[in-house]
Amino acid sequence: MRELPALSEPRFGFHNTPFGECCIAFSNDGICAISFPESRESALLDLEHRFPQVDFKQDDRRVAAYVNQIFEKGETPSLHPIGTDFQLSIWHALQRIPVGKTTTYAQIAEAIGRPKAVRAVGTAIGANPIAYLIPCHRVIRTDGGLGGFRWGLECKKAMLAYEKK
DNA sequence: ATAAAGGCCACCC
DNA sequence: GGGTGGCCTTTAT
Repeated sequence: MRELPALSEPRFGFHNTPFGECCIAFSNDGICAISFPESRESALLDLEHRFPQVDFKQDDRRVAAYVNQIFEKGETPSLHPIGTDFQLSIWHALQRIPVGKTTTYAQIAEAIGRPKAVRAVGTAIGANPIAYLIPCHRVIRTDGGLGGFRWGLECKKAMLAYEKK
């Protein structure tokens, strides 16, 4: 991946959401990861893999506060995604997709000025560390197919249905 | 340094 | 519907 920036006071925790239990990891710089894992175990493995050497302390209470802020108030807390320049540019583009709308992998490739890099765009979207707030679920295939989703297609469908209307 | 693996797409059958 | 080849980045040899 690359050298990780130091995370000051790294924390993580679990809390229920409209899409099942989520795991949120954050530091003083903001949220660095949100996942909707099948199990807490797999969530932790994912964290270890993404942030080797980082010693996250558990704080479910603050995660509950985040979930309330995100799903009850509809606010977006400050985010701190970590990735390559290519990935960051794509994750940034995702945040410009309006709620309730969808776009395609090809359109994202177009939007960042790399129309040929569609395949790589798919891979980078799959690597999105902050599910839901970086709305990778709003990206579908040009042929109308749903495409993939790291945390399960059912979850992707649920998010789209939740935002629709 | 090189290979292999992807949340894709266009084009063929 | 299915299979193939090309495309580009990232990660694992």
